[in-house]
Parts: sequence; structure tokens; C-alpha cells
Amino acid sequence: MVDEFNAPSVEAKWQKRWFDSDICSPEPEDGKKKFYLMFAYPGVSGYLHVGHMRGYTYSDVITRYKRMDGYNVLFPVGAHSSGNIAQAFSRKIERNIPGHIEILKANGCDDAQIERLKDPLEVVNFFSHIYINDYWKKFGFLATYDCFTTTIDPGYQRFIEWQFRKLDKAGMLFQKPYFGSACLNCGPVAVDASETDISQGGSAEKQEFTLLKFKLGDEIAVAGTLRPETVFGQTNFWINPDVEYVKARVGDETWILSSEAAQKLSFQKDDIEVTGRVAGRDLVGKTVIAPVVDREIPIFPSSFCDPDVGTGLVTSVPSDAPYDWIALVDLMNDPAECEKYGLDVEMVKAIKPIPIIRSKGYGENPAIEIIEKMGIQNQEDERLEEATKEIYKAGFHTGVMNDNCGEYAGMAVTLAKDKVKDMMLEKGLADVMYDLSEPVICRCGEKVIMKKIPDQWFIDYGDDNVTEISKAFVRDEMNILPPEYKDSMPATLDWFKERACARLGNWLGTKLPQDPRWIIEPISDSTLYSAYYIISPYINAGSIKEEQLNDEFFDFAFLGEGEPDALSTSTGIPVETLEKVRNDFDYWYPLDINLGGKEHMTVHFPVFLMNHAAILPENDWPRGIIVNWWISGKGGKLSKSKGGAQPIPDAARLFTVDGLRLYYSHIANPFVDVEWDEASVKNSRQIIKRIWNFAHELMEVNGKADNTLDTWLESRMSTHINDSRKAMDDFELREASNRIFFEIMSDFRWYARRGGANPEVTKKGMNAWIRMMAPFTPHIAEELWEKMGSQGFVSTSQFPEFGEFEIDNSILMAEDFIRDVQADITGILKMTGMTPTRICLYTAPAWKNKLFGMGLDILQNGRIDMGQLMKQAMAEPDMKQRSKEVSAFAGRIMKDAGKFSDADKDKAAMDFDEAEFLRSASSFLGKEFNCLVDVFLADEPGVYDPQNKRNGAFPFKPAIYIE
RNA sequence: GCAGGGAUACCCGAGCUUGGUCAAAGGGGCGAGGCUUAGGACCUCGUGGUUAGUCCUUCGUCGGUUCAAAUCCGACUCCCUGCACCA
Repeated sequence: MVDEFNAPSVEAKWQKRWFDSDICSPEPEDGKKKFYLMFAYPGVSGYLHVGHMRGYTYSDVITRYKRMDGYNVLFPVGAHSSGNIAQAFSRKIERNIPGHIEILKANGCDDAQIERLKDPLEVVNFFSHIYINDYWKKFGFLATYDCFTTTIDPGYQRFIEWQFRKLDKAGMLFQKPYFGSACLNCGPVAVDASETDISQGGSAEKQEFTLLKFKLGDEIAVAGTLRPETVFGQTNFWINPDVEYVKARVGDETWILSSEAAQKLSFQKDDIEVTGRVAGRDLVGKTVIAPVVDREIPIFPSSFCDPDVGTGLVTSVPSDAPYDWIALVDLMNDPAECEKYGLDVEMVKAIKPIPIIRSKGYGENPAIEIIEKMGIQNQEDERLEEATKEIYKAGFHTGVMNDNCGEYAGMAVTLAKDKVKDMMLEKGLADVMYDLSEPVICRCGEKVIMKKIPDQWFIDYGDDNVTEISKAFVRDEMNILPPEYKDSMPATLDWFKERACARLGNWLGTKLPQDPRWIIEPISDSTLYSAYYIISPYINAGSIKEEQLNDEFFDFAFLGEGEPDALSTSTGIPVETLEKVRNDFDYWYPLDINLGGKEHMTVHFPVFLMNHAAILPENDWPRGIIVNWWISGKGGKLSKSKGGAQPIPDAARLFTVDGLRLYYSHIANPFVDVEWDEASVKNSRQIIKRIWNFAHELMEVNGKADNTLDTWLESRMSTHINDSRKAMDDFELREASNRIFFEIMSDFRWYARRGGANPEVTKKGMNAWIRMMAPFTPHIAEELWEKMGSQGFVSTSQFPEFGEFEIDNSILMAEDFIRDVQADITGILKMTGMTPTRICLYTAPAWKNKLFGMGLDILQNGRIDMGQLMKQAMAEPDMKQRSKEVSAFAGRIMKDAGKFSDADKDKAAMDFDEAEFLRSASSFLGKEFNCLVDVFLADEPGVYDPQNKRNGAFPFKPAIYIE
């Protein structure tokens, strides 16, 4: 019995040997082809989970293959540490957020370490080491660890400063006002579902309210709306009688609005000052002049006006706003309420909705329709939100403005919305206010508001030139997977306009060189780092000092500008070092593959490409992108109860590293999300063990040579090598691993089952097999490689070449044939339920074989052509005799012949002697079915055939009679 | 809102770009047998319905193109995903 596969010790053994060798520190070699791959580095956000290892593992498998295919491979790793994640992490510890510390402890973090992690820099430092040592090295990644860098390293920051000066020179940096979310204590905060900065409101959206100005005597009542195009349908004005509004001076106007709105606007306007107050109830019953339509409309009371939404004042468009209509209905039905404010009920009842928009699926007044449809009774009904959204959606997408909308008549709502807004802004009838769709609370507990940033810095990704050259490059030069992403990339590049690239808060990152008050934000400092990886080993080793990294250095290293002698004088870097750096860059660049998760599709990958296009010459632009999807838990995140939440090193122990690597490679193609399913992972682990045991059995093989079977095994290996190579070259890891880990194994089994036992051929096959496994499951491959007595690392051996094995198509075909016969016999046995004592096989008569040969001939020259076959056949006297049979058989023959349409196969088929082959295989079949097996020719006179089965024989499908 | 993806047999998942060789790869699960009777390990066969190896009906729904469609076209229904200063 073989020793059990001791994964932990085998893993440790080979990892030590690899990392003690120089595999991971490649040097440029003249004349040797190179391959440069990186994965989008992870943000330092704490412990990672097994899902993250999927894409990283792809990277290692691909680069291992390339290395074995004769490439010099550069595969650097790094960590993204700028932005607020490290800080957010520290703050979570300080605030003792539930669950946070538990996760740390579960991952083996002790109290003292947790205490130290209150410092964001320690977070970066600590987790960088975890990523390298506990994840990537533990998984056996032959990455170029010398390159490791994080985005807050001083050298990296010099690089980013250089990059931003380059962007500036290219005219891609500019400033303009911007409205962003911010906390009054902490400055700018990100509002997003991950809620790194905030404690509540992650799903809030930025909303733009158009502020409509209504004349009310000398003052202006300001109503906020999300639908400026509906001003044509205004019938009245809503105010909450129970709210105290404020008067505020804005420029030379006096506005009436809620105090909350005035507060919000104070962060968005330079000159707003609250000057007084006015009770809502005091305004009820007055009239205002509605903008655009210039109509006098009455002010009515309502309870739905929320002072914290918009301005707390609302213009009423009952045709298209469910709230407005139901509030009117409420008021009509409540004479007492009218009385209270001195309103004439009849006047209220006289208000008629004004149809302004035709939407698909709705009549004149969509709001009324939907209220009736949903059975909404009054303005307190919570479903009004839903109704509003529904109408908004229908109106926005399908609506067309009515004839009563002036110059906008007939215009689609999507267009009219902005046109009407712009017109009002231009004429001074309206203003704009930004708000969040729901309350957002900062981590510090303060409310998050929308704030005007008058001089926000942007990168102009809308630059026509950069956009166009990037699009063309994607189309003509880049290898992007999946193909759908390649197809949509040009549209994404077009869509990408300006992007805010720096912030004023207290974040980790590089100061904007043009204005050091700003810190460059984390997307914008991670677009060109594949270039920095080339020089980071020098900085890590101390042969280039951070202070020597001036712009001239980067210009020389990355652009080849300047002279090394002069540069050496100005920087103090030796000329040889400078020349080596430049040579490295020349050799390794461009990047061949940037591999990253699907979250990068709309932001990182496009800006990554466009920065290259803007700064580097075209022959240094990236050649490829591979996007990988995620691993999730059932119905969402990975979790303790459903598995997959354990620390990565624990998973590696439990499932073995090779098991996990095989799982990632084989479970699905890279372009779908995968649910972490522990049964599947265990199965992958089992496969590793199975291969271990099976390989040991194969090593014991000690039989005789059998030319047919040996050649068959070799031929199969040839096929597998050819197809695996093709799959790997196309980055189809699933296809390749399926072949290597399942099909090759099953071929070895078949070989043994048929009686193959040649130790030389077996060892030769195993030698290739192990090399093919190596990119996927390097640890077991190395161990088996060593046991087989091979020298050196399998990791640095040559991936099998197509010519290593003999290939004989006729033998491949013959084995397929015997399997078909076996399957047919099994089928009959299953149907009849009999236990055979004798099996008789009858090969097809000569005339059928002849006709079959004709069919193959015709097929070789083109497509199936029944007419020609019949014509040709009838010319032969022996065929003519049995013309009826011939025509019946011809249709079938052409169909079967289709199987041999392959040029090699049809030749083999023509020369194949079925009877002889079956006779040689009869002892095998006899063993399989445990009975006597006889082979006859169907046209042999007087053959034993009690049930007259032999007439059913076809070429490659012998007739079968079973007793 | 902008952009994109998918619906395949008990389950997961190939295949669809280049229509025929697709009843539809490969796993898992389940069933039968073997091997072992030490740890649910391993091997073989089966797993739409039928019949001596055939034939029939299937690849979200409806319709179309074609001698021929899971594969091409149109419509529909239902799921999912990314992005919006999060990386």
C-alpha cells in the first residue's frame, strides 16, 4: 500500500525549494521570449477569503504554463493601500465594531497585534505580509516577490507624482466645481453599499432637485422637483401647514423653503443666509405664480410635504404625481380641513389635472390610473412611493410630451427633462440642489450631506484623442477575455468622461503634485503600476533610493528620454543601473495580461488602458486583459454556516492547496460566478489523492510491450498534449484541466483494462502527464516527478510537445470501434436482461464495405452527395444486382461516413480490417462479458447465424447475435 | 439610470462564434454490480421513454429561416451582474 499523500509536508517541502531557488526572480535574457502578467492587486482590506484566490490562482497557473512553454516570466504582486480602507479598518477596531475583532481573532490575530492595527500604516504592513506569506506563497505562486510594492511606498508616490505631471502635460488634468458627499467632521466620504466610510445609508443615491421659483409677492417660494419637465401640468402648490419654513436671502432674492433645505443649500451655495421664519399655515390659501406656465395657482395644505425632502415645498402636478393627486382628493373630501384654512371646497374641486405626457401603458393621467389600480386611499399610504417610482419610470423611458408643452411638444421625456431644466436655469426661473435619496450617517455619527467643492480636480478621460486611440487599440491589438467584454469595451471607453481624481480628506495616498492639499484617490493612483513593478525591485533592494526618483529618471526608465550619463550625474544613480533599468523595461514591457475581477470592468480596466495610451508609446500599451468572475456563497456572501468563510490557510490545510487550485481551475469557466460548494471542493481534494494512488500503481506496472495498445496510449497522449496546449494558449484552464485530470487518467485506465502493461510506455506517458499537471497542481507534480527519478523541478521543465509521442490514427479509430462494439453489446444485454454464454459478431459483407469506400471517396472531395454515390454504385455489376439493397443502404452510409470526414480518419477507415481487429480483441471482449466471443464475416457461406442477424451488419457496426 | 450576461436533462455545469457526427461532454448525487469486509476508499455499468443495439419526445415560452436548430433570426417571460469618487 502506498503512503498516503501528505499534502502539508509536500507543500512545505516544494515551496521551500522553489523560494530558495531563483525561479521567482527572472532576469531579462536576450533572445528569450517573455511573458508579463499581473493581477489587479487587492486593496488592503483585512483578511481575504477563499473566493479571492480564484483569480490569483488563474494567474499562477497561466504563468506556470508559460514558463514551461519556454517563456521568461514576470509575475509581480503588490497591494493597494491608498484610500480609506486601511483607515476604516483601524477605526473599526477603535470603535469596537461588532464582528470585526472576532474575524481578526478567528484568523489568529492576537490582542497585541489587534492593538497595533489601530494604526492604518500597520494595517497595510501587517496584511501585506499576510497576503504574501499566508496566501500567495502558501498557494505555491511562483510570483516575482522582489517586485512587491504597496501604493503608499515612498518610491511609488514619486512615481505617481511623475504620472500626474505627465497627465497634466497631456492636458488631461483640470478643475471645476463638483457636488460630492461629505461629512462635516471627516470631509468627503464614499456612499456605497460596502459602507466603508458610513454607518448607514449605503444604498442612498445622489439626487438632483430642480428648484422651481414661485413668485409670492416680493418673495420666492422654492419647490424642489425631480421632474422639471412636468412644470406644464402645474395646478396648485403644496405646503405643510405644520412646518415652520425659513426665509433666506440668496443673492438678491428672498427664498422660502424648509430650514433643512436651507441648511443643505448652505453647503452648496456661497451666498445663502437665513433671515426669518414663516409658518406653513400662514401661507395656505395664498397664491403663487408658477414658473414657465406663468399661471397663478393656489397654495393648499398637505401632510406629505417632508421638510427634509427637497425644499419641503412641492408644486402639484396631479396628472403625473400620485402624491399630488391623492392629496387633492383628500382635500376635496375634507371640507372641514378646507374650512380650517379658509379655503373654498368648490375651488379645490374645480382643480382638474392637466395631461402633459403620454406614456406607454397609460392614458392621459397616469397618476390617477395607478392610484385607482393600486387602490390607494389617502396620502398616508406607504405604497405611494412605489406608485411614484412606477410612474416616473414609465414616463422617463416611454413618455412623450403633449401638445400643450410649448416647444417641447412631441419630444421624448428623456430629452425634454434636461432641456426644460436648462431653459429654466438660463431664464433664472430655477436653481439646482443636490441631496441623498435617504439619510446617510458617517462612521463618526455625523450626518452626511452633499457639498459643493468649487475646485475639484478631474482627469479628463473624455479626451477625444485618447479615447479614440484606446478604442482602436482594443479592437485591433488586444486580447481580451471574455469576448463579450472586448466587444463592449469601446462603448465603455466612450462612456468614460471626466473622473474626480483627488480629494481633500485625510486619506492615505500620494499628494497631488499640482496642489498638495489634495490626495490622489485610489483608482487614479493604480492605472500604470505595471510599469512601476519593473523598477520596484531596485528600490526594494536599495540600489536606487527614493530621493533619486525624479521626473528625469522616470522619463528615462519608461520613455527612454534623456541620456544615462547626464541622468547619473543629476540623480547619483550609477550609469550601469540606469541602463539596466531601461533594459528591463524594454524587455518586459508591454504587459501581456492584466487579470482582475469583474468589478474592474467599468472603471479600472478602461482607465488602466487610457493612462497607458496617454503616457506611453503605443508599443508599450497592454496586450491583454482577462476578467474573472467571483466565488460567492449560496445566495450571497460566503458565510460560516454555508462554508467558505474559513481563513485561507485553514482552507488550504483542509482541502489541500493542489485540491483548491484544481477546484478553481476546473469548477467553471472564469466568466461565471461560482457558488462555493464544499462537496465540490472535497471532490477536487479526492482527485489529488486518487491521482497519487493511481500514479503509484502505474509506477509498479511491469508487463510486456503490446504494439497496438502502446501506440494507442501514445496516440492518446499526443491528442491530449495538442489539445491541452491549445486550450492553455487560449487561457481555457477549465478545458485543459478537464483533459489532464480526467481524460488522461481514464485513458491510462483503459490501457490497463485492455491489458496494456508496458513499463516504458507507461513511464513515458506519466512523465508527460506529470508535466501537464504541474501548472495546476504543482506540489503533487513535483513530488511525483521526484519519485519517478526525474531531475530538477518539473516546474521548470518543458511542457510536453506534440511530437513527443507517436500518433497512429488507425489505432485510435480501432479503439473507438471496439468501445462502440462493447457499448452495443452492453446495450443489448441491458435490454434483454440476458447473461451471455456466447457472443457472435458479423462484419459487413464486401459490397457494403465497397459502397462505404465510395462514400468516403465522395466525402473527401466535398459534401455528401447521394446522387453521385448511386450513380457510381450502379456502374458496378455486383451492385446493380442488388440495387434495392444498395439504395436502402446508401442513405445510412453517407450519414455514417460523416464521422470520418476528418482527412486522417477516412484514410485509416478505408484500410481498416474489421474482422481481423475484432478477432484480436475477442479475448478482451470475452473477458469483459465473461463468455465466448466469435467473429464471422457476414458474406462467409454457411456461417453460424440462427437468428439471421448478419444482414444488419454495417461497416464499423458489426451485427451481433447473443446466446 | 448606464452597461452587460444568462435560462440545457435530479443538481452543478459544457456545447452555442464556424447549423448536421447531440439524447446532448465532464463532475456531483442516486441506483446496480464488483472489490474489499479497515475510515462513507477504489473500479465497472446505469441514470428521458421505449425496442435486441431501434425509434420517439427533449435543451425558458411562442413564432420564423433551413433538407436539417440546443446551435441562426424575431417577439415574450423570468433570473443575474458590474458601475455611479468602493477598490
